[in-house]
Amino acid sequence: MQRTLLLDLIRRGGHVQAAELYRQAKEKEPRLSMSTVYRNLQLFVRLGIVKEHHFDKALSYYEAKTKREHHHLICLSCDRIVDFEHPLAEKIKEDLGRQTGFHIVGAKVLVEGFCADCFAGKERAI
Amino acid sequence: MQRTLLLDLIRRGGHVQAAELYRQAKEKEPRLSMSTVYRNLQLFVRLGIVKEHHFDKALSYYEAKTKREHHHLICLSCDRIVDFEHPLAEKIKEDLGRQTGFHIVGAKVLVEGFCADCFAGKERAI
DNA sequence: TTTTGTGCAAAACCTTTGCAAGCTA
DNA sequence: TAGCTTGCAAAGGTTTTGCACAAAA
Repeated sequence: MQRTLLLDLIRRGGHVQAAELYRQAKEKEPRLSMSTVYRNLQLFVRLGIVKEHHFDKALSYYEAKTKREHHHLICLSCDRIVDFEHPLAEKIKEDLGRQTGFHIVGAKVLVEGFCADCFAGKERAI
Repeated sequence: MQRTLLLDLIRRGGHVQAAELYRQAKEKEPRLSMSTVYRNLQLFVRLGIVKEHHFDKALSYYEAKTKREHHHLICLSCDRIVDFEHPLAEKIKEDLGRQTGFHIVGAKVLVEGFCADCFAGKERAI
């Protein structure tokens, strides 16, 4: 079944785009089609076992749901994504709920920068 | 000139999508085309006078650049967007830079929830 | 005249959907 | 048989691009 393969790959993969997931899965299941990838991604998200992110791009990234809420640090040069937890994110949510009257559901913190490798390369390039 | 009209509308508009900006601008300039909208949006972003956001969707939103860095609270029901500033966002950036070796450029905090109006409606709907 | 801005149509890109075929129970 | 799951092709929505024309410098 394609579905279990796809979920396995997401669980191994970290934060993966549909096209990359398709590429990986197609190595094992050459008859796989893109619609199967998207249909199963929709299903996983609906079931709550996979989270969809956008990381401030038009593209969608998919990540297996983890026990603990976490946020993301992305390298603007190589797109490497690092997960992190930070207690202050919770504090921001509380403060905002109080100040705005919103019923807060969640927060996504996206920190952007250059990883050490890319930053070294970047300095040389200047 | 279409360009100045577009920039004016963005400055008035808050956080606007390309399609909505097109709709608004077309009222005043009926011959306006979508390519002009996108081309000028690209230009504004390249010049740094407009910021592009995605708010965890595939769509792009455009916002005139403000003096102070701020973040966004979005209503998951009506898409209303509220700007906010929070000192802790700065703290998170500092901590992460130290812990990860990344050269941090910025952070985008997106808080999601239901505004008071929608939450009231939501409760009734249950 | 040279440069810049624009409209139109087509293309590109990512994602969704209809339908028929295949698989599983 | 009935119900999932899939592949294929087509369509959808957003954004970009080529080209020719118009406007401005």
